[in-house]
Amino acid sequence: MSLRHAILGFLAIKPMSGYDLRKHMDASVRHFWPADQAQIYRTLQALEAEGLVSVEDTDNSRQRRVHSATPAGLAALDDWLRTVQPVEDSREPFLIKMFFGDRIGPDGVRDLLLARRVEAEEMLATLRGIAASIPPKGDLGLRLRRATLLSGLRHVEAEIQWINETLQELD
Amino acid sequence: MSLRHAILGFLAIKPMSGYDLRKHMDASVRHFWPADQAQIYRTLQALEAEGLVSVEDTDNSRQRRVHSATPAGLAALDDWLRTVQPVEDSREPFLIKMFFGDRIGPDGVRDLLLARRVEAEEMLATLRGIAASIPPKGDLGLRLRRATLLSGLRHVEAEIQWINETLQELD
DNA sequence: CTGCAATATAGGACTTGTCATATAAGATAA
DNA sequence: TTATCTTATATGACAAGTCCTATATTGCAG
Repeated sequence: MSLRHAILGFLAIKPMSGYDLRKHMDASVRHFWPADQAQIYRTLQALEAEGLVSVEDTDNSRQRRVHSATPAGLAALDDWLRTVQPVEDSREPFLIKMFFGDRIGPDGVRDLLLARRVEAEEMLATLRGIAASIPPKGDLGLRLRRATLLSGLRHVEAEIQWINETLQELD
Repeated sequence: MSLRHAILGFLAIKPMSGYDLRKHMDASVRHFWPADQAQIYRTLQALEAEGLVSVEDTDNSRQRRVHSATPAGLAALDDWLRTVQPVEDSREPFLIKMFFGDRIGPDGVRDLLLARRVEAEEMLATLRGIAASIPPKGDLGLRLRRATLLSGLRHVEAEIQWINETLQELD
């Protein structure tokens, strides 16, 4: 039920088409909420049917549907934002491989860990790059957006630390 | 596609009923792969249909279906274990709330962070408890199972660190 | 002016997982 | 003995998301 609210959040900033939404989400929240194009459009339709979003058709003769959050939509967004929810449980296929790793022996496991470290380090570089481009000061919104990036960063760092720990454990 | 392999992994250790499977998974991999009962039974059916699992009906007149991994099942498991897969992308509803946190102001955001820290600290205590009960040495299998726990631990620690960082940022 | 990339929306088929509920047998405690 | 708990399996309805494909327009480069 988060995509609905992510969409409402973006539309609260400014009205947009589904296409714009996809671009914006891809550029800013993809690392903690990857959004599928088809899913965005379908959610937009549902939101419209519920009266949480209104649509202004045809932006100067182009086939383009600009969506805005209605007052009801903003209220629903803020309610959701304020609601404390239990921590969602994560699914980590990689840990399943580790759990049964004895079947492929220490060398097999080491291969998996090394490959994962490469990916984690790429992610680290990417996130650090983006983080560096955000000014450390600013208003609440900007500082919180920076914080979501930092969260990704901290977790990737933890992942690399754990990989190194586990590699040592393997010897 | 991980539940199938988790199931094969458990059946490779010893033949089990769906019921046992659920119990075992709940006790060992739940923190990185929570498994739904209905899903376990349906996956077992699919696995059986594909010949990756065989079933021995009626264990002494009880209505109980004991499943074993077939040679094909073990081969499929090991193939999967050895396959390097791209890092799965995570979904973090909480970060969406942070991203749009300016709508509920610093106090609203602080409430969310504090509530989350409570949950994270409970998780930390739980994982530490389990980790303490596992001997630090042992064979590869045991050390890897311990490592999956350590992974959870490292990430929860990182989460708490980030929460504290972000709370400071709020002032 | 033609072909190609980008803009823009949408639906079908499918997968994975969730939640609720049904069913039935054996074990145990009041 | 009756009620209840645990063991044990299964299905229906649904939600969320993925992947693929279709369609149409606009703008730009060759």
